[in-house]
Amino acid sequence: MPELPEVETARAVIAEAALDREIAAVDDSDTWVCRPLPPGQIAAALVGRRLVAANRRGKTMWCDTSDDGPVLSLHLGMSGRIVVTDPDGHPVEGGDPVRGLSAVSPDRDPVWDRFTIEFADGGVLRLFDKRRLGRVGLDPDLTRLGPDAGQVRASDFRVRMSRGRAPVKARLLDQSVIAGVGNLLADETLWQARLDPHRRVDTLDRRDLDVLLRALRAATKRAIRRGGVHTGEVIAHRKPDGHCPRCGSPMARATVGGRTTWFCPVEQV
DNA sequence: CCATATGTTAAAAG
DNA sequence: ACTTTTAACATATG
Repeated sequence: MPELPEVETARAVIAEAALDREIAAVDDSDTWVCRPLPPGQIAAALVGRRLVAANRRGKTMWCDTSDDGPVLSLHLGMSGRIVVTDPDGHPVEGGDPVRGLSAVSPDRDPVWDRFTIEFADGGVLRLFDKRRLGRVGLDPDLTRLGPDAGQVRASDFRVRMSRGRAPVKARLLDQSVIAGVGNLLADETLWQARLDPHRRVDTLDRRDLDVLLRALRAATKRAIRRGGVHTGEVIAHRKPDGHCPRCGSPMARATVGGRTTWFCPVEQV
């Protein structure tokens, strides 16, 4: 489920529940998720230290470590979640208040744990990721990430968004332009802004770009507050026979930016 | 078996 | 050379 809002929730969970706890052991044996580092390298870097801060830009998280240790980077990929447990093994859930993982969820099956930190107090932090597209590493390179979608300034947004002639949705999804927007948040934002996902960025005027940024900020804040991008107004209508929740027109499906795209062909122009 | 999936990125195409 | 699109990645699910 991870787009910017879900990642922010995961970051907040780490910040509130995983900091300043001594790390006793680390399982970094999944060489796909932890590539290209060899097994044991992340463990060697973390054991004996503590996480001291949890940061995020777009969908990338990183944690500073004590004693001038290296930075731990975490990316949830397409299906990753962060679970932190207290010393009694009880999960400290942030995240989706409606559909959050529960202690008895089948999603708890450890076969899908791709990376685990065991704290000296008995609790753990783990990356749970069925699809295995998440990534864990050390000292991440953030230079190829644009400014966070929730913090980018209007003037910067306009310049970055309007360069070139890609479809506006493809540009929203480009993490080097704006970091954090995924497929669902892009559809929600464009629907709120009443912009056709196909619109080439060079056809957007300043008014369009300001409307788009307002929609992006609102959709992002709302998704964080309500527990995820799937709580967006139009998301439930992204399906065959779905209808625009504003005007009732049948939703249209297309591929834009390489991703399945749903939009209202009447209102989004 | 086929299609689809909330992400990233190397390779190909333009 | 730079920008944009496609394909592939690993895995689960309908």
